[in-house]
Amino acid sequence: MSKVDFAIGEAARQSGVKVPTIRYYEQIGLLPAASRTEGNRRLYDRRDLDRLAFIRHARELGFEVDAIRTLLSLQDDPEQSCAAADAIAKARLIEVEKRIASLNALRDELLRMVEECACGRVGDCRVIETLADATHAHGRLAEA
Amino acid sequence: MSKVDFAIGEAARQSGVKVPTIRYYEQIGLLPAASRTEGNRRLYDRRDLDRLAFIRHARELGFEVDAIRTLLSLQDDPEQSCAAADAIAKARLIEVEKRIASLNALRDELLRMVEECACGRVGDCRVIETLADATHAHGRLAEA
DNA sequence: CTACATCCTCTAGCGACTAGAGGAGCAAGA
DNA sequence: TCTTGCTCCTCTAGTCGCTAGAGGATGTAG
Repeated sequence: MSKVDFAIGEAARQSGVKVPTIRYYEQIGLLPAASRTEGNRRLYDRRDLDRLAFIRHARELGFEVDAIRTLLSLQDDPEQSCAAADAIAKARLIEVEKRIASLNALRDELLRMVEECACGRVGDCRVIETLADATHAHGRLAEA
Repeated sequence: MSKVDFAIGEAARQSGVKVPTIRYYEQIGLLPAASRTEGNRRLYDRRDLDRLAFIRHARELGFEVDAIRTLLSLQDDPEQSCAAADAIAKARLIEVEKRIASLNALRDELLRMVEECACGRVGDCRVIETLADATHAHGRLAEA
């Protein structure tokens, strides 16, 4: 029972997290179960909004829910060493850099495809031809 | 009934697409239903392998299954204009470029976070602090 | 004949939501 | 007071592109 409380819709507006997503976060335990009104509606206070904003920002940076769970528990205990937080962020950074590298390779190949496409018959199409060309190492698939 | 036929495991080895994935592709209609032996085992010929390689390559480039469906149907009709294929590839290129741009922004923010982290107490941690900082526009979430 | 590999179908699970059904609560105007 | 219309509730199922596993049939080598 805090001084200022918000309904879920207002919390969504202020945090930038959608209503069903907030409920989902509660369900998976990323948010503590909200207090309720007599009419069973969820109530959120400033602290909840901060937590939601934290989650949203972390998700924007691509942290997985499990990582966010850890980061949140670290945040709740400011005397702890932040080595764990640092490790999580560094791991994410490495992931992102790998991803960028592989997307750059992708971009180059796509660029070659569309540049060489004279846009005539499919039979002469470089796009189709490139895709059909099997002279590629068996690498793993691009995720997105 | 083609001259040379392969079992699904062999097809998987040659195409670089895993066995359950091949069955999955058949199920969703990306591959035509394979012919069968008397004992109900799937049989694949050269053409099927080519198709599988095509799909694999397209997936590596991040094309969605629906786009691949279109690309395959274009490939099957070489007299058609390849404008559609070109459009699909160009759309994908634009997606990839957007993705790279947003990942670069991500990388910069992550880099700043980990560089400024003195790795002391969580209370002073830049990683946690940056995440908690709500001075961010409400953009949409990063997908990976 | 017996291992053992490979194959079959079917169902369920992954992550992080999103969509929709079906119903209840609540504030404001007529 | 009633009614309109918005917000809220729970619950289930769907998204995408697979992947994992159960439980059983078939094929092959020794």
